[in-house]
Amino acid sequence: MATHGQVAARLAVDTAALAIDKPYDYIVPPRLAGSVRPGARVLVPFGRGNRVRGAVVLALTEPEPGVKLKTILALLDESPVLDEKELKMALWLRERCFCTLFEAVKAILPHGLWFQLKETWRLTAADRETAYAAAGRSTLRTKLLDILYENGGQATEEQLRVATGGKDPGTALRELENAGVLERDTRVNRIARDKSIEIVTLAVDSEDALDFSRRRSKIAPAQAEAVRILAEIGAASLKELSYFSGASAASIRAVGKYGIITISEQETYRLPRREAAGKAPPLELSRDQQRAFDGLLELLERGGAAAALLRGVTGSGKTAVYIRLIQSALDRGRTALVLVPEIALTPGLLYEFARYFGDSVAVAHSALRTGERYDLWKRIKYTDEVKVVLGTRSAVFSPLKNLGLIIIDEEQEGTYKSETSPRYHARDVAKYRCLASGALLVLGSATPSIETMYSARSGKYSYFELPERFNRQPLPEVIISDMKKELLEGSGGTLSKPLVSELEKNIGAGEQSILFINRRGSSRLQACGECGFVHFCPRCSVAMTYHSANRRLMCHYCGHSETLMEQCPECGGKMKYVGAGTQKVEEELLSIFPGIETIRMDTDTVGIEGSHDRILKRFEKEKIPVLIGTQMVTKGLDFPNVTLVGVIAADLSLYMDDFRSYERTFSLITQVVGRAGRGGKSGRAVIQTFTPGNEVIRFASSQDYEAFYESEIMIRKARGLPPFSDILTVTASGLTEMNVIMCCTSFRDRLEECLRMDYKDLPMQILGPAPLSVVRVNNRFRYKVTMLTANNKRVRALIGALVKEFKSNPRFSDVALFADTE
DNA sequence: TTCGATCCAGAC
DNA sequence: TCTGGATCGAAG
Repeated sequence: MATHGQVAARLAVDTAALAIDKPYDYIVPPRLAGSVRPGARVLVPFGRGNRVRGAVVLALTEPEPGVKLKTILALLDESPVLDEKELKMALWLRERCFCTLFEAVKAILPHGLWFQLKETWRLTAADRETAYAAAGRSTLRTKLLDILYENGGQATEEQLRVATGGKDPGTALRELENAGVLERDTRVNRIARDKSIEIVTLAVDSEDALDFSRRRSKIAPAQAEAVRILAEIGAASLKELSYFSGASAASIRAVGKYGIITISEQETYRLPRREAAGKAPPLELSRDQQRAFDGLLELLERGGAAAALLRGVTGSGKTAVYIRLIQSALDRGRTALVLVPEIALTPGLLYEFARYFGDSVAVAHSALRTGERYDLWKRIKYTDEVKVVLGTRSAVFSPLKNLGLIIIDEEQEGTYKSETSPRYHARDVAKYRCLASGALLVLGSATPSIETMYSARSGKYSYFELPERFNRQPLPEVIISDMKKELLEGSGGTLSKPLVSELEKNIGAGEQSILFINRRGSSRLQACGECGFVHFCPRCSVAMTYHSANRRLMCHYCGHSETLMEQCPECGGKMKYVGAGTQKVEEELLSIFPGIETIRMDTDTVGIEGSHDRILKRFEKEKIPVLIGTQMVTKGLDFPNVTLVGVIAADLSLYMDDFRSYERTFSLITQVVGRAGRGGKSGRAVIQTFTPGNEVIRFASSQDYEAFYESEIMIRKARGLPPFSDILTVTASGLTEMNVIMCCTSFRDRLEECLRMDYKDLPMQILGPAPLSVVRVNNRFRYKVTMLTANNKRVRALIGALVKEFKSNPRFSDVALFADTE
């Protein structure tokens, strides 16, 4: 098909499979020549069935002589949606994250920009006889024709699939298509539409308009009023004009026929609601803040990419340094990106940013609606309004031009790592973008990840510290409560004696307390009081947990729910509730302090009561004595009246099969202890633990990051863990446990073979196959092989190639496989 | 992953 | 002889 002089385009096609992911070349039809440019999206026929698929133009090329190419069907974007830098970033993401090119492109662009492709089948046969003759004796083909005739001649493939009882109608439909009785249409629907408003403007001068409005014979009083308002202000949106004049939109439009007004469409952006924030006073920095700021400013001014760690204990005033630094970047005509672990948990930061940056700051997080997110993307890309973006993980892809600064707050948080493909870490993407734009990367944290601190110590990152609490407040007094002793002394409850007595003091003094449960959700199980039977999720290898909200047993992993059990299905004994969820703690609290008011914050209540925000506002305003919550209560809260913090089960997250569990536990406890005593009053913290001698808990309670780091880095070094190696994993999942294990074992064997042959020089320690901590989810068994190695191009190429090889191996066709970095 | 080509067993 | 399921290999 290709002849000399034609233009071809190299495309990333929306192919589902990793195994066939590579750039594909297509002919650019003459009518699209010139408008098909790199970064623009197109529709192409793909595969044997020529299914219509979306694709992104990577580059223009010349078609190779003698190679048959298909032709691009349509152009989706007038101007490219990805610039050269972003295209490069997509290629980088694919190489780093073992994902397809198209997945990488999708991560960079907002969901609302995409198109939904819907395939519909339409009858084209002259009459029923011809159609049914083409169906022959096939029951499936006949059935499909029946459905199409019943449905008025057309149906979507999905409708047909449902109607034929789940049997794949694909082949039969294509046979009918070839017989000439059916046709396939692909409809392309935008997921988010461009929003526009109607603007009414005066078409004559205001004197004439006023004259006209006085001649009431022609128009109604409300219409006259609308014209009068317009004569005064010149232009208004149709909606507002209608509101202020009392004339309906239709009647205002009707005035158009007299030629005194014109109505035009103007593109507008959906903006999320935002509370008004007053102007902020100029920032005064403390001596420590100033020192950190000066150092960071120097890095910023120097241009070229640099990375710095800003360590500041809770309450040391990192935010002020951030704001001054952003101001400096803006002063130099550059833009800034600020990432936070979760927007809902940082309302204070949002407010401060609004005060200092007004409308030039935009907030990007997962709670934005598709349309809002899409409009925000357009505002950032196509206007100069937005100079600062504050957002969560995916905001790292915001298309800010002239990026000068990226700040990642609480950089050690796990939420920066994506758990779906592309499995990127926002920190790595930020590093990449800073390198590409010559921007400064600032990692901020009270408890930096061990890797980051190591980089700072070894001089790879610059290092700045904010050593003390801003107002020179003393750290909270910490009481470590030995739960083993409690148990021996016969009090088997979840609240220890020291905690209860501290709570009593606080309640008596009218001060507030926070109880923190180091566990996700409200884990309370039903177990048999006699034989100990525990009810497990039928699809996952975890116990069902009790939820008071709907009085059902639910699975946290797959969402399966069941009614409560009265009797044990094994022995008929009476079922009891066990476990230390937020609900249990609340009940116990109420039995000790009858009538006391409490408020719970966990996945359960946040869903019902609205947002974190509302719960926290209630807690603060109504001075509710005790807040009980999970992870959500640990961050960003700053309540002057909270003087007591209780950690119910400090060791729960400590003994997990994850090398970062010490780091996480330390960070969590350090943060939660820091919640106490942030006003003028001094605070106390009670930490309940079964292992009071544990170093991590001791370091956390004395807020001694240095000591924790020293001890942890020794462990990491001895075990060859990051930062002394990089960890790659290959995870397999499938319905038959045996196959999943076999796939992993065989992967390991194959990898070892490669290491003996062509990759002799690669340092690599292979661990596993090992089950994930929850081995079965939604009936799928999950195992992984872990590799301690150096995460470089060559290693990634090897692992990527092996994953592809195994994906296309028919022996493991029922096993899903993916590679990831930790 | 998806689709069409090809082959084969069994129904008609 | 036709249909439907299984298997294989390629996708521009």
